[in-house]
Amino acid sequence: MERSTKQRRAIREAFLEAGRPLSPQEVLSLARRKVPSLGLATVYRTLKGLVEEGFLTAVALPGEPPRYEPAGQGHHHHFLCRRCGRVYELSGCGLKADLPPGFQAEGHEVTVYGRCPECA
Amino acid sequence: MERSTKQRRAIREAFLEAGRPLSPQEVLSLARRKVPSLGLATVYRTLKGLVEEGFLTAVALPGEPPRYEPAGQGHHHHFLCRRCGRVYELSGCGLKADLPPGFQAEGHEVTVYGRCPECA
DNA sequence: ACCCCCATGAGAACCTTTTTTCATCTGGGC
DNA sequence: GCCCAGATGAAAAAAGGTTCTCATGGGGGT
Repeated sequence: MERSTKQRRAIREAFLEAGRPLSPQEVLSLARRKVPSLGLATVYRTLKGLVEEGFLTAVALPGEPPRYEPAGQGHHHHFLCRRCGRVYELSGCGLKADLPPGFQAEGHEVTVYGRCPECA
Repeated sequence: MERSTKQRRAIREAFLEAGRPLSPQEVLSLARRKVPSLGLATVYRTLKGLVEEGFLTAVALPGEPPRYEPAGQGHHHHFLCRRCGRVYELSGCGLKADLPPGFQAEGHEVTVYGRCPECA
């Protein structure tokens, strides 16, 4: 993953233009607008490379395939639209964890479910 | 899923004795202590039946296979031990969601990661 | 502009989880 | 105790998602 190819550029731009976490399939659909011949294998290879070089991070959601989002955005959570399946980023964190004795917290994830503005 | 078989009883008891959400594999291991011949297919069939009859509910966690827990426990969240992979239930909910305009929340899930008392 | 090596695309292969198949077993009504 | 529909176990198959294979294409250094 070193050369600057049109595929790789299209994938990078897909994230910048979408402004929300994307699944590999979503990346494929969006990037194909610019590179119609794009293959799924290239998407996976490129996502892996972009994570390794620190441009993206993986986002795991309950019962969902992974999404990817630009790295370095600080602590935040996610919103999953139950109708269209799109994921959005929520700023901030209103969580106040209260653990039983003996448990040590190292991190947490919050997923809010509902309808996004387009599906409401 | 109507008869009371020793397999079904063993699976039900596994949940009552474990006191925490279990994955299908964990159910298999625990219930085999009482019914060593138990097969994985029976675990899946029985879990499905127990969910339908309202004894269990499925618990989805980010990047993890589903767990199952006794139903009707009210709103709560989960703790996933990063070392042993066991899931525990956390009582209460310290979340204060703050959504952007246009988003409608219907529910949420919180997963706390860390070390359980046995692995700390 | 040339050329080498990395990147790509298509499909096969893979991995993990879950479901199905089917012959055999068994709970429970009679 | 008999009997049969429902339950079981083992193995195969299915379902999703991800990675690999390999012949071809195309960056980018020279």
